[in-house]
Amino acid sequence: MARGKIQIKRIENTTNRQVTYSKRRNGLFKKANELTVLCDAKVSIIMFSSTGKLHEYISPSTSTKQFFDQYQMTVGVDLWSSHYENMQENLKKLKEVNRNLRKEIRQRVGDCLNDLSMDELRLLEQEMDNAAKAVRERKYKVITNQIDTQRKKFNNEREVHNRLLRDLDARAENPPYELMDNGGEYESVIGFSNLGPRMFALSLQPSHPNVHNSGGGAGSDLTTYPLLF
Amino acid sequence: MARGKIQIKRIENTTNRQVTYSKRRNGLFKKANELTVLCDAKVSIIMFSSTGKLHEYISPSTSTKQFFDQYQMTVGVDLWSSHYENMQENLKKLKEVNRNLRKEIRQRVGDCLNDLSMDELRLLEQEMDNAAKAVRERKYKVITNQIDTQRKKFNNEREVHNRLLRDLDARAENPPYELMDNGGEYESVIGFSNLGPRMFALSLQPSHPNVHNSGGGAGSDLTTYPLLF
DNA sequence: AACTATTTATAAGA
DNA sequence: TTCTTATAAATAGTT
Repeated sequence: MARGKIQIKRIENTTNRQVTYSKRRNGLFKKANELTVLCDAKVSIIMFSSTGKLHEYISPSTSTKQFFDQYQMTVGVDLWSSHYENMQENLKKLKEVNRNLRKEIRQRVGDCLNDLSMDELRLLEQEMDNAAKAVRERKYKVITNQIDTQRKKFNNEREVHNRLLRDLDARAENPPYELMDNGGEYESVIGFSNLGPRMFALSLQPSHPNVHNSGGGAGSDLTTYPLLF
Repeated sequence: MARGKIQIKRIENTTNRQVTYSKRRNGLFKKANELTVLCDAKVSIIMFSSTGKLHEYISPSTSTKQFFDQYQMTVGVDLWSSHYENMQENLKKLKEVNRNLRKEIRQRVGDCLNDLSMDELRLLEQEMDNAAKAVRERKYKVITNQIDTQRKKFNNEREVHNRLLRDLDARAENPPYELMDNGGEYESVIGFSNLGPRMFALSLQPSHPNVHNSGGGAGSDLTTYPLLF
């Protein structure tokens, strides 16, 4: 439309074609926008270039979705229906998959074995054995970890306890002046405080410091402390 | 754009507005078509006038539906979803259920045991043992059935075979006239046919008619028939 | 709907 | 891509 008239037919030169596409696209969108403003209309333009690129114009205060909806309402054709069917199909397939998964689980639990062939049974049995082994190993590992944690915890607490006892013991052997310098009526009390800690220090030594908890029946996990007096 | 410049703002005069809408709409569609041809593009224009009237341009060899589909594909947004939230919800739930089922199967195969608690592991182990037992029982039953069927089949065939032998034997003892009335040179042949059947009838008796196949090592499942001559 | 003066779009070139 | 510009095309206002 300038510098010479052109024929309205496909531009063979790729570069030219793309340049023209870009220019005219802008022109089209500008016109669309003018139309929107001047005539209070709503316009939607969607275009795909020959290379598949998408460009879109849409009047302000609208959305493509609204356009689609209004279009369908006006034309009276439900363009969604095919998608609906697609979804339905999808749903059906998923349900089928689901059914099969459930069946497999039932077989792995020992039900519904009747329609399995000999070979399938053999395979299933082997898998089951392997799985059971894996579960047992895992269980063993968990138990081991638990025991280990417990032991560490206990050892720690015993350590703290022993330190406290030692401190108390030392203090009893070097009593502060106030306690030593009191009336006879307090003698027995001092005597007790002189004996008590040592007694506890002895009585609270674990009877089997390095016992490995063998997890017997109803027994406690804790090392026992027999009373020594 | 002619006979005077205009401001790009809403035309208040209704008639003018409608006239302009009509004129510019044609212009827009013409431009769209030129673009389609010149640049080998695909264009869709949908517009609603201020009175709600719909007008649409679409490049030849396309459909609005195709545009919708391609648009969504390209933009990557599912404009249908709001229409089918229920279904989508359903689909999502099914997928979730599916995921869980797969996980359960994986656990029953011995994978993914790490996020199971001790109690869960114990339960799983017990279930697995029960299941394995069920599978073994089922396998045993299938084997028993197969053996049984085989034996019945074999017994049946032996029966038929024996009957055939008896028939042949009987015929040989009462030979038809033609065979008895021939030259000496055929004597030996007749004699053989007189002896053979009986011999086979004896030699093919099973040596242990009621053997229970104990399935030892590389042994055959079939009862053996020692040659008796 | 047709006309036409004028504006706008744009093809080709830089 | 953007700018330039000669020219084609579109169109506002009128009939």
